[in-house]
Amino acid sequence: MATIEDVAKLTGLSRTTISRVINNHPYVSEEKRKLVLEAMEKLGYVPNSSARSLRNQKTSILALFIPRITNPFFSELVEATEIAAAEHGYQLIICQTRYSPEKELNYMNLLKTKQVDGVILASIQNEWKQLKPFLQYGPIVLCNEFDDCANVPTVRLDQVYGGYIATKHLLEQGHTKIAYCSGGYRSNVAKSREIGFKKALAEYKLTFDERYAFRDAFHIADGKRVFRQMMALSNRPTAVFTGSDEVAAGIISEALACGYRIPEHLAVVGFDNQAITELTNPTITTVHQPVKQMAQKAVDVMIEKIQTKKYDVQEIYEFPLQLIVRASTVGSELHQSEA
Amino acid sequence: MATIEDVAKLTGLSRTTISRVINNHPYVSEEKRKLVLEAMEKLGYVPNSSARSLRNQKTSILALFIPRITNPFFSELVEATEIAAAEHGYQLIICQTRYSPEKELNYMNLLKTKQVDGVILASIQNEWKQLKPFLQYGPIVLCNEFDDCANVPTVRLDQVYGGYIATKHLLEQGHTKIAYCSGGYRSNVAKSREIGFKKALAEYKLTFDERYAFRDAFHIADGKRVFRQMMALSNRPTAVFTGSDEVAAGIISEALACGYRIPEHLAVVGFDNQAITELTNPTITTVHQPVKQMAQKAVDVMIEKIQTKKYDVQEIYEFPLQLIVRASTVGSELHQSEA
DNA sequence: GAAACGAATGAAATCGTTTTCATGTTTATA
DNA sequence: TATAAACATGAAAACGATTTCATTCGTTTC
Repeated sequence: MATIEDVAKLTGLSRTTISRVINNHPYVSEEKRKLVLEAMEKLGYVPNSSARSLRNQKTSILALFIPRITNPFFSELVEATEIAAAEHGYQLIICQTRYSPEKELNYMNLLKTKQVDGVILASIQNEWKQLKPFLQYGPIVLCNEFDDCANVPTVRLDQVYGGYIATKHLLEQGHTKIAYCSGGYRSNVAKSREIGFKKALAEYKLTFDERYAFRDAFHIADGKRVFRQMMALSNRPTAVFTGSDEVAAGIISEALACGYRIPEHLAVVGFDNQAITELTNPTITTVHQPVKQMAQKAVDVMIEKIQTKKYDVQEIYEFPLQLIVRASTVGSELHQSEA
Repeated sequence: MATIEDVAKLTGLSRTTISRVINNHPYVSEEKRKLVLEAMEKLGYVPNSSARSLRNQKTSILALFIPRITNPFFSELVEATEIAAAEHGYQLIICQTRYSPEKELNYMNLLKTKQVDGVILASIQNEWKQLKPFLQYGPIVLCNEFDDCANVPTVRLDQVYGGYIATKHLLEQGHTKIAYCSGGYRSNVAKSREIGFKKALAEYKLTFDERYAFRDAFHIADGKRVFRQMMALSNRPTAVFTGSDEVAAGIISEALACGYRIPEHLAVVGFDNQAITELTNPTITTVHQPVKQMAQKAVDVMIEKIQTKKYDVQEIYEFPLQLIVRASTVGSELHQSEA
């Protein structure tokens, strides 16, 4: 492998001058610049990134923390983040915490060992006080997930509003017995949606019924299970709010398989506006999350923090959520367009 | 940030000894070892990975090339690859080529600049002769996608067989007018499936009808479009082979929306055995691909190549495909179990 | 009791860049 | 025309680790 020294030798110039050419610094004569470029071409020279990283104290790599990538919401987030990072000349390392606090802390060492320039947390498995000490090693940006205690930039969506509009929509259809599904107790995203859910209920003078709450629903299979659990209740709900389209699809699938009709017997609202919402029959009413914009903003903010080196500032960037009404909640009437 | 020098100063020892402790080298007295570990703890010292990479000529990072991660097949591949890499102490950089040869070549420079120790290609956008020169900079392992010209380790599935069993299944149901769907002309995966498709037809003395071929179907929306195109044909097919469950789901969804019945009016077979195959009604007959095993093997082979430094050996590791019969091809009869 | 060996440690070179500082050469300015 | 300013270049230090080679000391071995 050719090094800068080889280029220097071949051209008869110093390493300094070669470096100047590489980095487009001024004060290199046009003649020498040509010479250097030719030599680099001839030797197939390309700068070694480890050496650059060491010298520049910067790797041009970001880490993105997610629980698991096969959740389509996170796939979409990763896709958008990778594209945004690439536009800024950054590479993206994927860290799947698999909902494990230990794995999360372990991946955090990427920041401490300077293997990455910054960490974007799209999910959080530890208390913030466990994570906070890592801030001394580099920037952390929260994206999607959030924590009020965290004194770092946060790009988020108004999940309280999301839970609210979805639930209000069900209430407006005349439902009073509404079940609640979410994925995980730890996530503030889930907690916020629950607050919005309760807020909507309260406006209709209804109280939250714990027997209608299912907080361990992540996948399609969980949706199927939840449906069976709901139907086993003495006072069955007539509608259900879910934290993901996958769970909603699972519920619908199981309901149809059991001979129920959607939304007549059970109205279902999903979350995320994934592709499957248009696939199932009936199609799924859901809440659209502007994932691309969120990811793009998170990367932009991250780059800025890397440059300014001020990591411990709590800035909140919030994007709007939007209810998409489809057939799983409103029967055969005409649906609202998707905007 | 504390460096090894700081630890040396605090303990009154040399950098050499500290390094020995870090790397578990012999010839360090237990007394000094304790001393060093305490000092490292006290200073919060952790080795700088750029410095290590430079000195050791090794980054402990792998790059995984995929077209886009939101394709569930690739999500699954990334998930499994990341887990396998982590088990070996490697990080994973995601490279989405977005079907662009230029982007692919650009990402290839990660190998040349030594930012990664190896590249796993799960999709190929260039001719092998474009890629081959990068072999001098580090190992390339093919995983899922393949190329007969490529003199590198290849972990693959028998796609000819996959196309064959899926098609044969349709033929066995009595179909003679079978349409063919795939994603992309460039992929050898798609080409192989087509060979298997034709082979099955040939066994039944049928010939391939180009009017039944749709080679630009990737997403759900493409499936919907393809269905409409098929129905516009003068001599409509009664069955269709697709290269992905998403496309199959799109076809089924559109068919149902247009008032057709599956499989009575159209039998549909998908590929990948994604979660949606169990969601749609009818459920989708498909071909299961052992993605986890494939990813695991690819990482294992990669690690071995990194160690042995012999990159240009063509070794082929092949995993079996399996037909999963569901309702989209066999009506209401009892289905074969999933094994 | 000298030679040989193994254990424990450190000085300095090395990995491949970038940057600081110094120096020499032009060109512009008063 | 002296002099400041701009341009062009290079030597050497720095980034933070690991490794090679010496060196010292204690223990066997014959």
